Amino acid sequence: MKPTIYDVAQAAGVSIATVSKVINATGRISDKTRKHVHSVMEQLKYQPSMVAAALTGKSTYTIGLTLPDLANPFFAEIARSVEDRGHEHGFSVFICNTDNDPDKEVKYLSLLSQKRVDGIISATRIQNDQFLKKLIQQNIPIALITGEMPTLAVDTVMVDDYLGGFQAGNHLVELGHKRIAILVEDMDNMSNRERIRGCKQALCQAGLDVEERLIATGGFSVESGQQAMSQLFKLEDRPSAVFACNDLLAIGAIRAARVAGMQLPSELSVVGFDNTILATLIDPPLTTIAQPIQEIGRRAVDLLVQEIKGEKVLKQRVVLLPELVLRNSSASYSD
Amino acid sequence: MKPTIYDVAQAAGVSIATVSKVINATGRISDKTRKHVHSVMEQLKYQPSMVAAALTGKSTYTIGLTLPDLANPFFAEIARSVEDRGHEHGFSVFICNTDNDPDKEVKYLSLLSQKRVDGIISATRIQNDQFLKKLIQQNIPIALITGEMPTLAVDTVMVDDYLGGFQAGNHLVELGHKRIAILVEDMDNMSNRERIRGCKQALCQAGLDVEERLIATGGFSVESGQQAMSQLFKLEDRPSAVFACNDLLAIGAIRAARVAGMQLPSELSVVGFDNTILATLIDPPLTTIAQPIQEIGRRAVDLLVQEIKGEKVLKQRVVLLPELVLRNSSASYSD
DNA sequence: CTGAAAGCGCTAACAC
DNA sequence: GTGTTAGCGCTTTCAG
Repeated sequence: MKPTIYDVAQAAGVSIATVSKVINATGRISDKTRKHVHSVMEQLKYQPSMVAAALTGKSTYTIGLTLPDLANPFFAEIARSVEDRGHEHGFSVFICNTDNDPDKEVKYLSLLSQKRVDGIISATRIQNDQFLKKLIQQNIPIALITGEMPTLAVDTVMVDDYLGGFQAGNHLVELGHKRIAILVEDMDNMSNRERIRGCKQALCQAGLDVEERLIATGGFSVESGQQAMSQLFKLEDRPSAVFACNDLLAIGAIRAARVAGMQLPSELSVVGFDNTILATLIDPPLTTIAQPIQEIGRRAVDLLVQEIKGEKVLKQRVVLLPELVLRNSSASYSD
Repeated sequence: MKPTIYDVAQAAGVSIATVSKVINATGRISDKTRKHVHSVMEQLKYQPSMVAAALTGKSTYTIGLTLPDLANPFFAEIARSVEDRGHEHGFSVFICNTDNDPDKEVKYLSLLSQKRVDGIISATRIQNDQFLKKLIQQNIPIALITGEMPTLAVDTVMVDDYLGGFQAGNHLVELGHKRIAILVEDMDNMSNRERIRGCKQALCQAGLDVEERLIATGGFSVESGQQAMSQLFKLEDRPSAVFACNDLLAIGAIRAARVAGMQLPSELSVVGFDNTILATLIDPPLTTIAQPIQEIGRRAVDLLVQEIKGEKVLKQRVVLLPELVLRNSSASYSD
């Protein structure tokens, strides 16, 4: 059995209260006993039980992170940054792959609640009122990453999707494109709708009219992007550029173009969104709208931890600005 | 405050023992009281505290997963499969990014121990005796993924690196290559050494001699692969093929070839290792040695859970076999 | 079938 | 400075 505080107390010839005090550096303990107790703990390889401590009212120093799929590089990078920052604050993080399945989300929530996590960061893209409301009801600190809930007062860190979409559209317009397609993951999703709205706005300002036919729905995969794009190529009047709402879709578009025997970027310009590692790896390197992934994770954790520690009452929505990253998948065009 | 078992007992007009029994479906409880208690729990939105339960001797249903870097797609996929399988068994997983830093590893270990995780899966590639020994001393179930420790009796799930290396080398040999380079991440690492040994063996069998000059050390990044490969291109007698010990390095090699103005795969064949999602995304699609990532995570969790539940005493080393996945980055060659 | 009571390992007053 | 003691929320004998 693991040694307990009693074992340490006995071996050190002091009371458990004293041991507890030296563990937590609380109360007043003479230097001598402190050192002595420390050495005994060392000797016994004593590891204070955080679960017992948590039961006493301390927090568990654990947060939950729900996301659709860790195998998706975007979310993996989010997870990495959340874990990093969490660890800096002394928090461990539970990961939960929800696959955007509302049932799984609810189950994870319940589980996290039973494990008494101190807070939850949700990076799911789904609009799940039920999920969130439960959370809020339980009065457990929560922070949203990626996509706000306009009707809920909850800490949120997000990127300005509208601006990102605008930057993408504007970039394409400036390059001289007239027929610009859009590949979207899922219109149920507010972030995506905003990205599209932004993009459309850029086209409008340029006097281009947006044809709904040029907006295709894919998903969060390369395959779906490829398929959607190849459909678009069947139109009599092919688009010369496409804005894809995530890098995966953008890669699919590139692949569809290749399959159709087109040259990139001369015959098709593509702009992605997210700026995951994939954007740099692909050929041609992908022009994309960069989300400040590190910063998103970091800020979300900071917000959450502040709330956990009760240092903050004001909920807030932090909107970070995206940036256009120029690479080689987009080029000027004239016809 | 969250409702406790007492609240439920009181509201239901029974004792806490009874409530406990219906929660855990233990002992004998009349149908009537069971249903009644359930409805009360519902009413109160009661969530049993797993931390209190854990204190009583039950396990925490939590495992820790240490890995170098979640942002690396290979480890992200590992993490995804571990979490999936863990969740199926009812376990939550703590992620720990160690960056292969021995200090961080030791600290995480201590933390996990204090949080009383039921077991640990380590996917770090470093040979850290200290780390593992501590773990074993503490008698906490552990399973290794990715790289065995020959001198330690610990559950391990790994791929046959030697065979993988052989498959890669053999493939290249069969394509007619004579000058085959190797890009390795790090020679301190047993897995990598085995991959190289396997590859060399294939070359030897074909009567080719392996020039040490053609073996270059990179790291776990595209940049390092690119750099290492471009060094190799400076040789008077360029290699016509390269085996890279991971997909990231392979992508670096591809990029270096592009920068050097070479055609792929006609002027350079490249074979990777891992078969991460990247292999399918890159252009040309990467021929690579596939690790059964899903299966590795799954088996490791199964082993660990068995040990946690005390259903197993025999430690074992499971060696899964890699497979050559043919894509378009390798082609036959003759000079 | 159901309940009383003794812990699990630790913290936090409150005494001494 | 240090020790005593009463919980934290739950599980688990052991009676009834």
